[in-house]
Amino acid sequence: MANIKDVAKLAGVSISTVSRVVNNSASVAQDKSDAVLRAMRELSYQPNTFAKSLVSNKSDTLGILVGNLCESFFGQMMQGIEQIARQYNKQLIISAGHHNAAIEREAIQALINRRCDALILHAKALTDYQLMELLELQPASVLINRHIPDISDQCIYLDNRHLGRQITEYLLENGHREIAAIMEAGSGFDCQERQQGYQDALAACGIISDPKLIRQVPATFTDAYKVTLQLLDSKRPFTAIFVSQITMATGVMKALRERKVQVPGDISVIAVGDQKQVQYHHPILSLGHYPILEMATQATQLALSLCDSALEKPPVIRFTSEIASGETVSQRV
Amino acid sequence: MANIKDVAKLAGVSISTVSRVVNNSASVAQDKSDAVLRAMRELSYQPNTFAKSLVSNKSDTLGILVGNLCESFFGQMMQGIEQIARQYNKQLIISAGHHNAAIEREAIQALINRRCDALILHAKALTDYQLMELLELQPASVLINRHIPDISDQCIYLDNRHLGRQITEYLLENGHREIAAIMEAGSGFDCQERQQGYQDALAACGIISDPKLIRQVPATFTDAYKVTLQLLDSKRPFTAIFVSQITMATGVMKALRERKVQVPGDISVIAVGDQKQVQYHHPILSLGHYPILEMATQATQLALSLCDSALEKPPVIRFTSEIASGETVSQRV
DNA sequence: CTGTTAGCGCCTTCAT
DNA sequence: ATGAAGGCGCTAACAG
Repeated sequence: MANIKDVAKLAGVSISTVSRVVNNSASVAQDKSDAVLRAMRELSYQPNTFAKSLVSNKSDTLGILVGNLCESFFGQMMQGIEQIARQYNKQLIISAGHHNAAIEREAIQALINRRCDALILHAKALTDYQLMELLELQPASVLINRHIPDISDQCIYLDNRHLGRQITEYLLENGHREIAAIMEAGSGFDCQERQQGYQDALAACGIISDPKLIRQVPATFTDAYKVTLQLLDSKRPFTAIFVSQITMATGVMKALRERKVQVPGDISVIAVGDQKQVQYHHPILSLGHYPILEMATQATQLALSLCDSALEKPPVIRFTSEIASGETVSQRV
Repeated sequence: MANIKDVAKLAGVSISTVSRVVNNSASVAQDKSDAVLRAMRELSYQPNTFAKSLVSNKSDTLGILVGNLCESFFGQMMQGIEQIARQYNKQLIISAGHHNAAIEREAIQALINRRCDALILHAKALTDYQLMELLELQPASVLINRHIPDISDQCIYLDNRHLGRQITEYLLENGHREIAAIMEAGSGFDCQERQQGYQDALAACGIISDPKLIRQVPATFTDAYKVTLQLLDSKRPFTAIFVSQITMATGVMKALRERKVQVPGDISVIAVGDQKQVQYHHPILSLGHYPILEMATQATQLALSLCDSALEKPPVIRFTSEIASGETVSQRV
């Protein structure tokens, strides 16, 4: 691969002149500029990114951490990031944290070490403190889907408590009073907050939440399936289920189908998740829509503004979820 | 950030010695080594990857091109790559080609320019010739899901014709004789080949394929939905549908549901796709399973062996699809 | 075993 | 407007 020296020689100018026309960093005489351009083309010259980065200490690169590369949620997130990154000519270095603290830490460190211009992180396992410590090394970082009060302006997140309340209110508005909740266990604060919102809404309606109707299980299809059967077997009646995560919701649906429970005729179901993810499902799940794609584009814009002061900080959008009415919630008669 | 010089100074040795202990590239006296290690820790020294790459002309990086970052198919592919890459401590630089030739070309060029150690590419829009031309710049590249005869040993792909035949034979074995085919239009050779396989199988059974039963439409839910309705409205009877792609299959299912056609009672449905993608669907689609995840791990291993001669070239696995029997195909009585 | 030195390819003053 | 020279941080001979 030709380097700047080769170009300079072929064009009959100095290295500096080549650098100037490549980067457009200073005016160069027309004829020399032409000669350089010609030489570049001839040698199909491509500046060496390493050398460039070594000098500038930047890399035109965004470091991304997601939970994994194959879940639809993270797919949406990456797509949102890619949309913006393309506009700014940034490459994406993407790692997966697998919801494991050690892996997350290592990945973030590697990203920092590569001098990514900015970081966009979905870290679930690391503690607030650990994250903050890491971020000191690269202040141009934004956390997505997580809120750490001390670095609030680097966080793009959704109010999970509000989300929980919203979903529950929707059910209440539809006349449901006995609402079961199947929540993801051990997933940090997210679901605790959603559950909190659920209880807020019930309380506001003068309903005392019944512990028998609240179940916490790992976020898997099978666990959700089983717990739903248990719920049906318990004597406690209910007319609706609030599921905190979408994969779980499919397990719930399976259990209901097996027991010949009509949805939404007998029992209504609503879950948290991304609308695009369920558009081809049958029946189409009603959702508290989680706007992860929009959050990701927002996060990217924020990250970009953090590493390039020329860029304007995007207006802080308060993300709120919206109910995406599908086919699984009906009016209680 | 501390550099090698700082460490050397603090440890009271030369930078070469530091380099030696960092890279374990030559033996160093115990005491000096200890001193260096201590200094490194103290300064939390991280070698500058750019400088390193500038010298070595390698980057510990794999360049990936996928169609987009959010489709399940590509998610599986990325996950397979990541699994292997992690083992070899390679970071992933991931771009999306959006099935557009210009974007694909640009992305590949950027990846090459970044001196990725190897490339794993899912390029759909570029021509064979264009691809081969690009790959001359980086011979450690592998093409996934595509076969270019001239560089056959850099290609990991599935025999689509065989896949088409296999699926059709499965239907034939189940007693179906009138089999409709809804194929993705304009997607390069993939579906032409699948369709070819479909016709092979019919021919082998002495059945003349009826053009009225073969439809080519864009690979969308809606197009598949519409064409299914048309098919039902046409006078031509049939007992099974072969769908060349999974999103289309969901559209097909919707149309059948609307028309109260029992699946598989009245009509059987089978599609091409990844098994994991449909495991939570209802009913679970029968599939000609496309083992993209395994193909991706294989491709990664191949790519790695291409850029590091110390690594053994993985045995060439001929990928073949398998029928994943779901709930949408039944014996024709 | 260890230190010195010459680049890797590029950008950026600093003179001219 | 242009060229020379120093340096970004590191590795790899080469001497000792």
